[in-house]
Amino acid sequence: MGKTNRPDKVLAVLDLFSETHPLWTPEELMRELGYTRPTLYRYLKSLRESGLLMSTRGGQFTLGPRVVEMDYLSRRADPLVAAAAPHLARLTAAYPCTALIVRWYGDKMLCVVSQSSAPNPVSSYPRGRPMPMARGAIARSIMAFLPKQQLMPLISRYAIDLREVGTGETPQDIVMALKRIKRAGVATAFGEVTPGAVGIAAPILDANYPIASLCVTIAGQHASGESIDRIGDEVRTAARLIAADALDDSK
Amino acid sequence: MGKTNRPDKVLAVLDLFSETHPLWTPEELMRELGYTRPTLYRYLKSLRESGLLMSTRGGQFTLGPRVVEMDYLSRRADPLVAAAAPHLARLTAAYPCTALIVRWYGDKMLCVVSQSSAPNPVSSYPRGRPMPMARGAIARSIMAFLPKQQLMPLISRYAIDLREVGTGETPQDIVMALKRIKRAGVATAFGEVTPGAVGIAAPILDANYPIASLCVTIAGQHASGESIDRIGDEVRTAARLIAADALDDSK
DNA sequence: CACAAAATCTCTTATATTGAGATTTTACCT
DNA sequence: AGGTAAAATCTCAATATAAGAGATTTTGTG
Repeated sequence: MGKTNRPDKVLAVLDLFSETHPLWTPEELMRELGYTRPTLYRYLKSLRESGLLMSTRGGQFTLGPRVVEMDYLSRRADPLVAAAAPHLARLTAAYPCTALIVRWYGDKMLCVVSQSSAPNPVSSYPRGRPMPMARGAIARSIMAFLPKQQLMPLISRYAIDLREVGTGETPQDIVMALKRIKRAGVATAFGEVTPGAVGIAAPILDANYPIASLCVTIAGQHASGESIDRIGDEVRTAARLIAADALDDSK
Repeated sequence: MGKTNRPDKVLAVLDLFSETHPLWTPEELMRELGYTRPTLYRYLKSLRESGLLMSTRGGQFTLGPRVVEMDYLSRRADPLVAAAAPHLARLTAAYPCTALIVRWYGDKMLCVVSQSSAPNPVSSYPRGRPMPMARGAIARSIMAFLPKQQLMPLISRYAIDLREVGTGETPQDIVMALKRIKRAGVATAFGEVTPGAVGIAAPILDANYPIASLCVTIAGQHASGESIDRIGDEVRTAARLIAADALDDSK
């Protein structure tokens, strides 16, 4: 339990690079990770040679070219990205909105592709942006289709968020609310992730299991109750088509 | 020489994932890398737990969510990307073109950000796309500003490409041609990377050393000799401004 | 060109890694 | 569901590999 093998210690270096701290000096890394000097430099050598890290002038380290390249490969290999593209184009042409696909990875949700037509998008959802696990239409559209075994731990883990956005007070309430969403096939949220933005999301199912979600985000003032219903229908249909397309033969 | 430590063997797994082979089964990996079964599974466990790989239904492996997330971080932390954005917007507004920034990593060149305004872009240059090392305006705009010590090995390495695109027959010819480009501050290429596309590129210099290139790509029929000159001036100027902006204090 | 800081090297001790085969778990098919 | 084949994980002794202290080289800078 908590075995400490070397590759994991090398990879642990990568985990330190974050939005607020994208540049690290070897000294800082030594202090933060508790590695000795020669050890750290050995690790950095491996990571630099693989291209995952690079050093800047000034002796600091940042994420390297391999990261950029691998994301490109990952994007091109993702059948969901390919299948979704025309639907995102169609939806953004029809409404002043942002349309995006968010993949569900069990312990995190990330946008994998997005397109926008609103002149000043209410919010930006570029590829790679982490999304909240229990807030917003995307999260609920996925949770609604999870098997109970996976759902319950999530509910207790994010109880605070779920209560705050009004999904329900008790676990039972929440399960009931998610059942309704499952029946409807779409989830809607008003300003839960971004104030003023309405989110309308439908899950993308692989053998009845939610692997991702298609979401349309639109400014509150552009969205009447009726138009939300209409967009909801379109989103649900598009999500089905994307699933059929992406998961057909290529798996 | 060629020392074989474990982290490198773990990271070697990542190198197999390519555009033509983005999915691997454990069996294939074992055969390709020559690792034994338990060893490979131990490596895969590390890589999956770190999120660099994920397994699909069907027991195959692909690049995982961490790749997507790290690219997002890398993009947001890149001062060049931030500094370039307004200039790419301006250039694409002024001409029906694709404007892009390509970073130079010593042994490879990758697009790090691009924007397009042409209705049917002659070619696509998304982030992460590898660019040829010795063809096209981008390559030459960078080579022209490399110190001789780094330039000469490149010239002999890519002699065939350089001759084919008419940069020069002998190393001396090539050095002369690059000297002219250095004096002009811009490089131009006609259909070298993409048939029918004109590329106009200027280096982005950090302390006189080329770290990237700004390129405008435009369809051949939209580009007269005169407009190419005008665009060249704009590109050169924009590249200087981007360099000043990006490399000021944030280094 | 000299100085200080940063990065790398050397060598021994201690430790993590390896791989064959057994064992458990998972996935699939009727 | 239930049984079977395939896939993934575990065990343990032998062995190769990594860690660390301190010396040494390299790099960057005035």
